[in-house]
Amino acid sequence: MPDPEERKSYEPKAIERKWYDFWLEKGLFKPEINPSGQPYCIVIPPPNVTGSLHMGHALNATLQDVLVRWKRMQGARALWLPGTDHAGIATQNVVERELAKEKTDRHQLGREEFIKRVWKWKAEYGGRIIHQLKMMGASADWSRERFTLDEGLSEAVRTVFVRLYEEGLIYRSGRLINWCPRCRTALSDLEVEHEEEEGVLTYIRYPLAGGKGLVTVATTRPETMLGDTAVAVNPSDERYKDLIGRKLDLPLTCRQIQIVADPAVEMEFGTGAVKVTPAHDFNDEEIGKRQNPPLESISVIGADGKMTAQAGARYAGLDRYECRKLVVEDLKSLGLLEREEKHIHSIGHCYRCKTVIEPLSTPQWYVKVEPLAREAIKAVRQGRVRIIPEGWQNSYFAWMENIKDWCISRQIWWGHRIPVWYCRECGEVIVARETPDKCPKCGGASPEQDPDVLDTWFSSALWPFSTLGWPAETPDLKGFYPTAALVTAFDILFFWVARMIMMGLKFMGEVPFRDVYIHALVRDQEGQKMSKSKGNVVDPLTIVDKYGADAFRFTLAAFAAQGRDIKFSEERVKGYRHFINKLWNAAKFISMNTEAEAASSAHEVSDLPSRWILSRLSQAAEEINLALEEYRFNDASNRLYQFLWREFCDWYIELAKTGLEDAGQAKGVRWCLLYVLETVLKLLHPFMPFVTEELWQSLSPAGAGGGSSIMTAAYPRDLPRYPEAEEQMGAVIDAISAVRNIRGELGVRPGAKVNIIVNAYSGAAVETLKKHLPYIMRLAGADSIIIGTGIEKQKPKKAAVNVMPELEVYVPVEGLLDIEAEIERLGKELGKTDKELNFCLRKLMDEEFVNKAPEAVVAKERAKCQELEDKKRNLEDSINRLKSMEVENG
RNA sequence: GGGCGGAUAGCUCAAUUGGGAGAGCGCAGCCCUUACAAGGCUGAGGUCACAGGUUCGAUCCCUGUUCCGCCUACCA
Repeated sequence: MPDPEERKSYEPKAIERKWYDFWLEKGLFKPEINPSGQPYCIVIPPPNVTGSLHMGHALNATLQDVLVRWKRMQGARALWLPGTDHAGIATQNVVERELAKEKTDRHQLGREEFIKRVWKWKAEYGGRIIHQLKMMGASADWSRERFTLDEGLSEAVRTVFVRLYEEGLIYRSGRLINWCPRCRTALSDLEVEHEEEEGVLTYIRYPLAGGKGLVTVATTRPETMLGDTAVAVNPSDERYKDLIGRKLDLPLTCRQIQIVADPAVEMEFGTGAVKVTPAHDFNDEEIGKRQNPPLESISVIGADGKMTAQAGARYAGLDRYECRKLVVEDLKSLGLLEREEKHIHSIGHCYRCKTVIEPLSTPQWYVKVEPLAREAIKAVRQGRVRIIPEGWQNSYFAWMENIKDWCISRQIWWGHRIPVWYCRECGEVIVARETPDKCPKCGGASPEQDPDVLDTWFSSALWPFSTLGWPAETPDLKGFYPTAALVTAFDILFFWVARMIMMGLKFMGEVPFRDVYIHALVRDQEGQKMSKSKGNVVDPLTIVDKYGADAFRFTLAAFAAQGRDIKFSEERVKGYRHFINKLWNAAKFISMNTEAEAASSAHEVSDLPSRWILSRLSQAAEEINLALEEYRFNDASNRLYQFLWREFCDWYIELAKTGLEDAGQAKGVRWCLLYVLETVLKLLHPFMPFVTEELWQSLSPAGAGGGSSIMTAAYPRDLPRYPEAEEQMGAVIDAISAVRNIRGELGVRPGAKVNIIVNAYSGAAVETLKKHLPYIMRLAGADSIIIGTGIEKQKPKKAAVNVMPELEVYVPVEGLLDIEAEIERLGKELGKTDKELNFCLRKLMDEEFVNKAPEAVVAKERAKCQELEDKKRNLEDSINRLKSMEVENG
């Protein structure tokens, strides 16, 4: 056990690893250590296997760990269930990039080999983020770690798919979907990121067939004209009314298209006539469907983003953007390009690779979400799931109420293979949990499995119950579902949280978690989102390395105010490292001054400072618990900071130095020092697990550690209060502060002793102060002190004065006092007091205020007025005295 | 286009239900007072974005304006 006395400052590196291993070895992260406690479970938002820890993970993990450590100490059967997500597209991209370096690709490798290769990659690098979470001190139960492609979870996925299919909630359709030409896969609406960009609106002339005249249409995508099958106008548009039904010669092709009417066409936009390309635009697809007969759909862009044969020989094979240029040039040379103008519009991009999305028509699987969403909305409305902070509820409802069907099939290889087979003989669609060996309809041999895999979010939607063992009815499932809280950032509220609620309700008949705590996004100092491309990423592990995990965690918690993003600043971490160092040194002082047995048992303390600090501790503990209950992590950490540094170190330890010299009190003070330290360590532990364990263990073997861990100590709550001690200490602190203030203002050297005269306004205060003279003398730096009430006559002439609500303090500073300066200082003080007093008086003279304001407020105002009047009189008094002396001297 | 959030000390941010605003860092002054200079004591610094309204009273509630974020939507 390292002895803190030997080290001047806290060195995190030396101990973090040691204690983490200790906890693991003792199995303290397992819920079984509190077998009879209330269940408390948090499932981790599974980070991508491809990922490495970023600030968002660090914040997310810290908050979860704070909660779970806190609950565990409260005796809960606490389980933080960790795991990772297979992240279909992202992981496949990573491995494909590797293959590219080897001058090969997945098609050359073949599906089976490729999958093997990804598993190999996963085995090698997939554990990185987990390792990094451990560096952060995460107390997750690693024995229960899950991966979304585990056998059990895969079974859950298949079970869900089959059941939804059987209920008609999963279906296949060939309508337009968002297609990423680079990833070569379909994407759900959510996976498309819309961004405003400046583009060009191109006006193109379409000549009327067999006659004069033309219709001009405007488009941002000229290349799609090759697939136009109509031009649409608003039926009530007078300009075009007569043209409806007429044919147009579609330029650059030998096709003719019809002018049709559709109410969705805005008359004000462009020319009021819109080209219709049902195969490449969601709106146009709708327009096409509304026509009778429906419009033909001609695909001119393929899955690779290149023009197809249908685009015509001249354009086939060209990239869509090259084709755009060529089409415009060709139109220009035909005199059919009317004009081009700048146009700002939003363009969809693939959320994984940022490639511009192409609407394409391919057969895909969909979940019919509306019936599921209805239940999920209800659950939140009824408060069965609480979203915190509440503001996010609106977004949740808005999204859920307009939800569209969810495209779940992806044309990649890494993921859950869709459990659907097609009979090669009769074309029968077979949806089953297990691979069928023959067609149940015609008996045809070895049906062919659908080549696609499921959206990664499909499996993560099941995470809260699939990780607990579902569909098997395991003890964990029974014991921990529904989980207590979900901690996540808002950016996956729809992707993940909403879908978990839907699936949880559907398959467990119960919400997956009671609380959803939405935390902030971590940004850089300028408020920019951190991203690799911007190069403004701060690596959490670098911070841990520099300042230690505890300081980092505490910083994140202190930053985690609800409803606001975090602008990360390393300066702040530095500040909290100082805080830890303060704790370290306080502990050092205490262990130097206490004995092993001091904290062994409960103790009655009689000295005022001790009773005071115990009472303050009680209050702090209460507030911290309350803050944690309400997910106010920043309030909890600030309170801890305030208590430990300002109250315990600045006041109590300084007072205790006097107490320790008093033979009668020393024992109680020693006990109190240790007890408060121990308690504050416990309060701090969820936030800074390592240093608190280290100190706990090294304190006194009999008192604290004793071989066990602070992790299993009871979290402090319901400690005794001593209101009278708090009040009495108020007077002592006021007296000391008053003297210090004078010393500071007058620049009295800290080493120089002064004489003090305290005029207290009440007998009780006099008594308290007299009883605690040694404390006042020490902390105020006095070598003599006179205390009394109404000691007018003893008021020294040549003295600085400080007037407090319940007492006034005189410090004769012979030789040190610049009378002129002191008069000025007091004058300034008087001015301030006067101003306040006037404000206060005016208020009280206002009849309406006195009549209408609550009595308590008026009374408070009266008392304040009284106080200010006293203060004013005293200040005037002092000034006059100094002035008269000036005359004497002069 | 719709919706949400933010504007408070030089900087980063707080402020349980309307009663003259707090912290950390930074800054200034004095100190190596043996737990801690990663420290101690003291201090300066704010028309709470702008304009109205409700109220005895508004940083807080209402309306509008400006400036920033974000989410969402099929105006080609």
